[in-house]
Amino acid sequence: MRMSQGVEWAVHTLINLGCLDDDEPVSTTRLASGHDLPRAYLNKQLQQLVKAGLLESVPGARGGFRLARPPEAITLLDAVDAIEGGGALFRCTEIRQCGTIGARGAGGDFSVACAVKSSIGLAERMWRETLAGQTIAAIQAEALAHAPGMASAVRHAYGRD
Amino acid sequence: MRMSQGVEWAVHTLINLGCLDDDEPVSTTRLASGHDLPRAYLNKQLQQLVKAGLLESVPGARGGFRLARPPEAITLLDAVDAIEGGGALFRCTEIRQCGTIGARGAGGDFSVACAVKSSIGLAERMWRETLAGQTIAAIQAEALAHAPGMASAVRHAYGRD
DNA sequence: GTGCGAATACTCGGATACCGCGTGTCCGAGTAAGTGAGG
DNA sequence: CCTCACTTACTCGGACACGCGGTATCCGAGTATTCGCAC
Repeated sequence: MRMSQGVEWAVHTLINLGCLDDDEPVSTTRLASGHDLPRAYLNKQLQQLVKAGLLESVPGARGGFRLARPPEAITLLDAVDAIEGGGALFRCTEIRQCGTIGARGAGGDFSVACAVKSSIGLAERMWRETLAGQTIAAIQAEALAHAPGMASAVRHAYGRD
Repeated sequence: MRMSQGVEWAVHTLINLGCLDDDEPVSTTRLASGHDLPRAYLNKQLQQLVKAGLLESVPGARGGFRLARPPEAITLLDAVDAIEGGGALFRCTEIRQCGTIGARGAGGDFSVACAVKSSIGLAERMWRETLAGQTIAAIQAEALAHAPGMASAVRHAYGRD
C-alpha cells in the first residue's frame, strides 16, 4: 500500500502554479524541468488533474496548463483523489458471510455494516478529512515561510522574467 | 493505492481466535474453511502475523496458530502494519530541491521539513492514530453485539465441540 | 497386558509461478506564431 | 505598407512497452498420533 509518486509531483506543481499572478498557461516542458521530472510521465499525471477539474489545459503552440480554481479552493484530497483514482483504501469483501462461520452465524444481522469495515473506515475517514482540511494555498504559505525566494524562482523557471 | 486483501483476512482471523477460551492452536485448514479462503495464501499472511509477534505458531501434527497476546493488547494498526509492512503511505523524494526551481530557490532553508511532506504526513498520522486506538477486542465486541451467535459458530468451526 | 519402534498423517515454512497496476516512453492531432509574396 | 496564405515549431492527448509487488500455489522439514510386534 504505497502512494503513487505522482502525488508529490502533482502537489508541487499545483503549488508552483499558484505562485504565478497571471493566467498564461505553462507547458509540461517547463513544469518538468522545474523539478527535474520526466516530461512525458508528468504530462500523464497532469492530464488526470485536468480530468479531475483542478487544471485547465490549453492545446497548441504556447499552450500548457493553468489552475482551474484559485489555490484556496483546491485541497490535498482533491489532488490525491485525482492521481489515485478516489477509491477507498480498504475494500470489504464480506468474508464474514462466507465459509462455515458465516453460514452458521447466519442468525446475526448482516444488514448492519461489518465491524471490521466500520473500524478501518473510521481511520480512513480521518485520513480523508485531514487531507480535505488542507488547501494548496495553505501549504504554499507554509513553504514560502521558510523559503521566501521560491516564488521568484518559480516565476523565473516558468518564463516570467 | 489499494490495501492488501490480506488485511481483512488477518483481522477477521484475529477476532475469531479471540473468541476461543483455551490456548489450543488452530490449523490453517480450519481458519481458511471458516471464511472460504485459499488455505495456502492465508498461511502466508499468518506467517507475517507471526513475524510481527501477533500470533504464535505450533509446528507439527495438531499444530496451528494461536494469539500471542490477549485481544485487548492487539490494535488494528498492529495488524495493518504486519500485513502491509509498516512503511509510510507517502514517501517524499525531495523534488523541491531538484531542477531549476530547487537550484534557484537554494536560499531557502532545506533543513526544515518539506511542507508537502508535513501536510500529507499529518493526515497519515491521523490514520495511524485512529487505527492504533481500536483493539481487536473492541471490534470483536462490536461484531458480537449484532451477531451473538458468532462466538459459538467460531468455536464449532474450529473444532471446539 | 505392556513397552517400544516404525509407519503414518497432518502441520507449518519457505521457494516457486502468475498477473495487474504503477512507471516510463513514444508518436500523432491540433494550434499559434513566424515568414514571405502579392496587392 | 498592409493582407493573407503557407510553412514551421511547439504543445497536449492518447496509445504503446517494462518492471515490481500483490496474488496464488506447491512441496519439503518436522512432529504427534497410531499401529504392530516383541516380550
